Amino acid sequence: MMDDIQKPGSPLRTSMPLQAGTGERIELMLTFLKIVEAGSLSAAALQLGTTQPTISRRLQMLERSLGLRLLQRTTHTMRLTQDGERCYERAKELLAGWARFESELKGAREEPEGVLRVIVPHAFGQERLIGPLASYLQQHAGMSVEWLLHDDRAIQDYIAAGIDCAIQVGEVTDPGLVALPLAQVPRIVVAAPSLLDGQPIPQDAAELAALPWLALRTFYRNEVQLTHSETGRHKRIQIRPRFSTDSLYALRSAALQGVGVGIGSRWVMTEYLEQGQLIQLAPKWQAAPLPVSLVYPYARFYPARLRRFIDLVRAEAPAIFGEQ
Amino acid sequence: MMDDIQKPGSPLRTSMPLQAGTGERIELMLTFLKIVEAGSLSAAALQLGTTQPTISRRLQMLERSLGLRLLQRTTHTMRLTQDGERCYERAKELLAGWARFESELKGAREEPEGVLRVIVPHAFGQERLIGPLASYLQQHAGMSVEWLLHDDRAIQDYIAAGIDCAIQVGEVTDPGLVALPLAQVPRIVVAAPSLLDGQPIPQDAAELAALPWLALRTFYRNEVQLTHSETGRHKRIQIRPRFSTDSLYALRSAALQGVGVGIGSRWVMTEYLEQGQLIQLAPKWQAAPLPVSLVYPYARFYPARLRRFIDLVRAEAPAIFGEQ
DNA sequence: GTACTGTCATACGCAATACGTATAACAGAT
DNA sequence: ATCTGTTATACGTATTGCGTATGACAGTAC
Repeated sequence: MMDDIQKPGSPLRTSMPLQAGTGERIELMLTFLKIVEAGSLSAAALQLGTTQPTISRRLQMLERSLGLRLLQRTTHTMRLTQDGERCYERAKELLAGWARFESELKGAREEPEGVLRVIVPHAFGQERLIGPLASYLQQHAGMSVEWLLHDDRAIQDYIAAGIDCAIQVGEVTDPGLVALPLAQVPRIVVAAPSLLDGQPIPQDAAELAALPWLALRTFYRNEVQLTHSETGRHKRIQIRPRFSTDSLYALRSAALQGVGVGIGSRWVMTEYLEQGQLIQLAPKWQAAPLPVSLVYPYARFYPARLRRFIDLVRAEAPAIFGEQ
Repeated sequence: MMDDIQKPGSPLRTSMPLQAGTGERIELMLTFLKIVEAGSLSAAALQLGTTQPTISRRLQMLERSLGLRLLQRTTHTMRLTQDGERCYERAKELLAGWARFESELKGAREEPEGVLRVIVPHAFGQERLIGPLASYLQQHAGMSVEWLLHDDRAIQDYIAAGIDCAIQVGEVTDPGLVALPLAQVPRIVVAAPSLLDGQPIPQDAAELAALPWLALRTFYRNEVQLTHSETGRHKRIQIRPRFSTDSLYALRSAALQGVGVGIGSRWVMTEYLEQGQLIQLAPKWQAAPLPVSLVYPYARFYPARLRRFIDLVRAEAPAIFGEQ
């Protein structure tokens, strides 16, 4: 069996097959300890909830693997050999270390510690998601967070670089990712009053084509699609942007300066609409709302640090995104 | 699978089946270390002399057993997670300890150390086997020997009490023992000249019956059997011993004192025969030679300390027992 | 653009392992 | 003598873990 490990023509094999007949060494050793402490093979079997033949075989497996006689046994009695005594003491230490190792690593699932790395769009990362972030850090003293603000969409590369998760605005199409929907963010068409130069506010989508435009390149570039909120009619408008950016805030600033018409999330525009610095154009026409998702790579297991963050953001999403 | 461990009606099971699907944890861990050090699953497979799918599965097994993601991997790249880094460092220490443990215990096979316990009859233990014993101690500085002289034959009890081996004179019938024949020790009938009181030396076995006898109870008590060295005829003689002992030396002493006729190993009598203090009676008639064996309990594995002793005694037996 | 090479994951067939049940042998107590 | 407790081993069965084959993905060269 072990003699067959090295097949002709193959490289020298240095790893042992899992089914090498040596059994699961840790479990064999634990069995040996229990035998010694219970005082007999039968008693050990009872305490371990298995059968005496199993225990007998395991002991033999261990002895064979170590090449030692650990217990001298007759049908009547059992007695530790000298080698058995030495093995017992060493095994106790070693298995204690092993138990610590496993509980520490498995414990790492339960109480998060380490660094959580999150990518967030500027629009949410500057203010609105700081609330849940603060809660998370409060609840998990052992955690620290790398909070990375980016507006591009190549999240796949960031995941490979150790990013745990991201907030993504827009559709998630990568099959390797899990997307947890958090919100649908409404968008409106806005411009500064000065851009209209005293003319009436356009009410129809067709009137918008003649105006200068700003592009939020992540979501629209040369064309915008609007839907009538009552009739459901669609309207597609070709635009030539005078200004293009991937930052929602920059778009808003350009609009405030009267550079052009822009489409952006309603919540970003609200206070300027109220102050009259911006006007909503064609108020019956709206761009499709943007989905906001918490995304992370598909995997079978997630460390505690990520699971806790996910749970928190999901719980607080309605409060963050609810009123637009 | 793991959910089936606790059968209805059986005691709570606290040991894990060897085929629990967690694999051989030590080997899994070693595989993980090799993956990290080789830099990829394929490279590790090559170095370990196995295949990439095997390595992939093993890594998954380990991750499942620990409940952690250790390596973030795509079809293109592989990267240690934080948990993976922690696991790597801890696993290195733990596996080093394990390797030391195994080599120490297995090493116990190779260079004997500890105590060898031997039972020897007085006849051999006082002088003749001291030679090999001295050689043994010389060759193995780490050994000490308990050299126990006993003449009874209940060796089975001594084995259970930690005795490694014994020199046994006479037939070995216990099936639990291994008997290595060392010699056949010739025996002769002797008496002191004073016992004959000037009468001629008996030449025939039948003449011996009228004489007073000594019994070496281990080998004869109330009856002796003699064989004619030329004709091969057997003769059985009923005796009533005036003196009975289990010590060959005591028998010799009593014979020297003229107490009676005794049968004993020729080599013990030789110098007194030469000095005329003892006479061989019925020189054509002899008792059956006694087999001398090195006996030890049947087992699959023998510690180095015993194996080395066995090898030594066997090698030196012709010199010890050759000239009788 | 295609072809090639390297990466990891998974399905499949098969050999080997380890289990519990049943049985035998031995030893001590009554 | 019988009974009870001990350990070892044979047998049938379910499960594991292997290598081979394949698929998907990614990077490089032409």
